[in-house]
Amino acid sequence: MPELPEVESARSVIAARALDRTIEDVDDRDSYECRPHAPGELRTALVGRTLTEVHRRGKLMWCETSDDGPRLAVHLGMAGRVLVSEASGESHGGGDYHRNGRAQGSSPRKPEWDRFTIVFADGGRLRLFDKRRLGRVYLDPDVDALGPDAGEVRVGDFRDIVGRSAAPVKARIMDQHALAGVGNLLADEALWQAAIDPRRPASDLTQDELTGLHRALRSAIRAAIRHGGVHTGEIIAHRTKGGHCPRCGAEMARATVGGRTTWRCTREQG
DNA sequence: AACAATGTTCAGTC
DNA sequence: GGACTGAACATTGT
Repeated sequence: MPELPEVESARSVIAARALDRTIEDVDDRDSYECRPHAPGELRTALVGRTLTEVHRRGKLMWCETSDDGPRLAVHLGMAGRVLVSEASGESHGGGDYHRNGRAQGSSPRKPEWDRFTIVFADGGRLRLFDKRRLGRVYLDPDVDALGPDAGEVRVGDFRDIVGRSAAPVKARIMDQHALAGVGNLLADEALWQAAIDPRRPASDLTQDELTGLHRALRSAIRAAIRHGGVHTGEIIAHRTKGGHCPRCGAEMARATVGGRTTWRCTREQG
């Protein structure tokens, strides 16, 4: 997915363009994307209302709805994008999380990749466009199951939360119950920026290292939001066999940490 | 054709 | 209860 920065971009598009428009119709027929709801349930819950506010915590975003309606949760999964269009057909949002925006040779946009659509009375639409189909739209999310947002957590809380666990530090910062919003690429980027071995037990880190990791993470999140996504991180292009650390030139090494492919600089990160 | 992929979740095990 | 592994989920791209 889209990680925290991509979700924040999607949230801001909704905030700017999708609020206060009357919902005329909803296509919720994709029963996997709309799990656990049956087809028609989301439609019934939403038609006639408006989205009044949009919020985000980590990678989860949700909208408040008018007339005391339910909260509409949207999770982008591995490849989801939110697109909001105007009555004119002009479209906003998106972002291609694969291929650095390069054009792919085949099928840039199949209609069936629109997994969920809200049709506004003015003719515009809000669509969840999701090639991988691991995104999700559902009602009344359990927001409190998530830890504090990784972009907003204060350094003291961050040190407490991360330093408390004996899990590898990368697994710990990616645990959405502990800290919300950090995905695989953001974790590799922040750990590389902070020069910390992702395999080290989080509880072995010094207070200074935790402070440095907190700073690196916030900086990586801000940079990614500014530049259009986590794939713009400085280390991301070097996460490949034969890759070298752009800071010291040492080889990058691949491992599995917390069940995810992990790349680190062999000199600066162990 | 096999494998990896920026996501979550759940079962089994130590 | 924690933490790890592996699988599953659905699909695309290499």
